[in-house]
Amino acid sequence: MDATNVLKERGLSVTSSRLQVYEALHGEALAFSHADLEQKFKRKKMDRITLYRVLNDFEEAGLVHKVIDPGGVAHFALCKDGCLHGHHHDHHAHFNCQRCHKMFCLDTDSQLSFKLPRGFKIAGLNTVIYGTCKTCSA
Amino acid sequence: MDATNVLKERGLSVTSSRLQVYEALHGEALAFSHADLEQKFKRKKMDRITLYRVLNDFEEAGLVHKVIDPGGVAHFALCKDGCLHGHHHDHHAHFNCQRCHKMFCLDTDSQLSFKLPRGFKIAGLNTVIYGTCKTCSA
DNA sequence: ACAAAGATACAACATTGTTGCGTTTAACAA
DNA sequence: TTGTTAAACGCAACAATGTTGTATCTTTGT
Repeated sequence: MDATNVLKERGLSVTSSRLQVYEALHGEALAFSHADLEQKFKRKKMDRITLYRVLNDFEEAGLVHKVIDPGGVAHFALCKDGCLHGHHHDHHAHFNCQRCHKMFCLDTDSQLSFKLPRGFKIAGLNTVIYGTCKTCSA
Repeated sequence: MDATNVLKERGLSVTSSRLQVYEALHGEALAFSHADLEQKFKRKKMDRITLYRVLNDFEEAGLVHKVIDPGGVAHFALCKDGCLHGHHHDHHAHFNCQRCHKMFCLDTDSQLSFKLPRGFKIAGLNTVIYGTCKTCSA
């Protein structure tokens, strides 16, 4: 499906900013920070605040998921198709390289098992494994 | 062991700021943000930058561990005794309440199992489960 | 008690993220 | 296609979090 229809399907109006951001994230195995994305857009016109709002809108629409790196910075990646129907079930882990600072989505079957104390209700999960990636370890 | 000796054992010089921060964290099941701690110290004199540096020093010394909430804010809690001997093995999960914003250390046997791609080397882990805590769910 | 090393406090700054508001653009219906 | 309305954009201003440099003060070890 093309970007325009993906946006429409989520009830998002189709604007050039949103198309640009979608295209930037599409097909990537990495989650990008605001700084990363601003860098990507440096030749085109892309307002910093607009970028924040586009990413927030995308997250609320279930189009992207947000993951926080150990430095407290948000990174965004497109959700897999499975998230298309309303609720995030993106509980996959992420790997953040301490050397190149890339944030990898671990699509493999990483899974968390835990005992939550009685009365605690889970809404979601943020898991970041940090270390050195393949390239930086070599 | 008293605070003074804990600091000495880690090779940290004993200062009033460090003792204050240690006492503030001691015996707590919650991880506190800088803002939380500044609030605790509002009657005493505690410089904001000094607090940052004390917490950084504590973390490097393996005395506390840091966990990032979904908003990107760092929270700190004392490590269990097991961490005393040089390397963090604080891979326990944390629970962040979306309503009262408290960060709970889940000392229970929460555990992560995942397959890391070949060549990736793990150094540590940041896991935050978010939702509503017992008090806020009632 | 003294010298050296380390910690503190202040200012200045960097980065990340939010809010308000006037202007522009997209959606939809006539 | 055009006009109306609602939404998105872009700018300015601001807030929170965190870092760096440096002079002063405190701790440590002799």
